[in-house]
Amino acid sequence: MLPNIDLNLLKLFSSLYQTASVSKTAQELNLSQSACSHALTRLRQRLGDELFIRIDNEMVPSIFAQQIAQSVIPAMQQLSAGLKPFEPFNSSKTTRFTIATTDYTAWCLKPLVHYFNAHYPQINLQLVSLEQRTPTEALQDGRLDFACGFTHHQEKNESILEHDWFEDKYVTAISNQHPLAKQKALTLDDFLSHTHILIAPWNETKGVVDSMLAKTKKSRKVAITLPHVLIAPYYLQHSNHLLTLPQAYAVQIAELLDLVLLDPPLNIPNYRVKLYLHKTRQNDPKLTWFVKQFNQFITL
DNA sequence: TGCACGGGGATGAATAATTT
DNA sequence: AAATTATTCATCCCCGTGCA
Repeated sequence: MLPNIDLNLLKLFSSLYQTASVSKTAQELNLSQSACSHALTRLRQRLGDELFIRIDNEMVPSIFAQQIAQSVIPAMQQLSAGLKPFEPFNSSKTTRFTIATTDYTAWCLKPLVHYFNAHYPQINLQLVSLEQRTPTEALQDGRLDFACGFTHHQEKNESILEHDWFEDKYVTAISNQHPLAKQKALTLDDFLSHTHILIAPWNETKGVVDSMLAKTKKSRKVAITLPHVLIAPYYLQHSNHLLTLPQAYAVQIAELLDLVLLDPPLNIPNYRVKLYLHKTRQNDPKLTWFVKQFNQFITL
């Protein structure tokens, strides 16, 4: 157990041992000579030894001071070496960033990944599967650097920091062979009288559409539940199901699969795609560098 | 959460003692 | 005579503690 000693006194000891002068030590530590002498007095009291004896105008260490110097001085050096601030992130060094994504957010990230590849060839982006909505532990211990997910409401997680990327609305897609395909707009009755495909990335039994319907005590019939956004539209071909999905992807896939896109006949909050990181790592130069590039990218 | 309190450290001035 | 260390005194500030 350490004796109750002020670390500043050990700094003084270390300096005095090397300079053998109270005045020089005072200069080194930015203290007045008086304060330095006071401090030496306190250290003498704490350690019960004279420590330094003035001989021929020089502060000569006592035998006890010589003994403790062997541990104290290397320890102080180790401390000051260990207390160095963060080294800034070097983007020309080979570095891997691990980002957890859903299939859909991985699709969204495509331009960002290309941006990084073009500007920072040494950076390796590893996208891995987002196993839970907010993988707090993995973000904290470094298995993940970021998670890219989407949500409809403000997060309440205390330990997670989030960066907004973009916001987008939902559309309802149907096959162009569907009986409703000729209509300009969907009514709520249309919506409720047909079967649906639910996208549940985390094996939920309800989606945002179901919770919005529940607010007016209504429900829809879910015929198929799928874990991924990207494959879901393929299930609309040759079927009479409805699929409510992110507009950004829907408009791209609609032409390829001959789909018709309509506005859902109820209020569905927009989803927001966000980048998540753990608060304990928010000052990690690696992560702050990435966030800076990320912010530059999204303002393009 | 805000507050007063006290301990302890730092400061500057003044001074004594010692060395060079 | 100049430089250096040690000491005393008054004062300021910070921080931990206990209390409301």
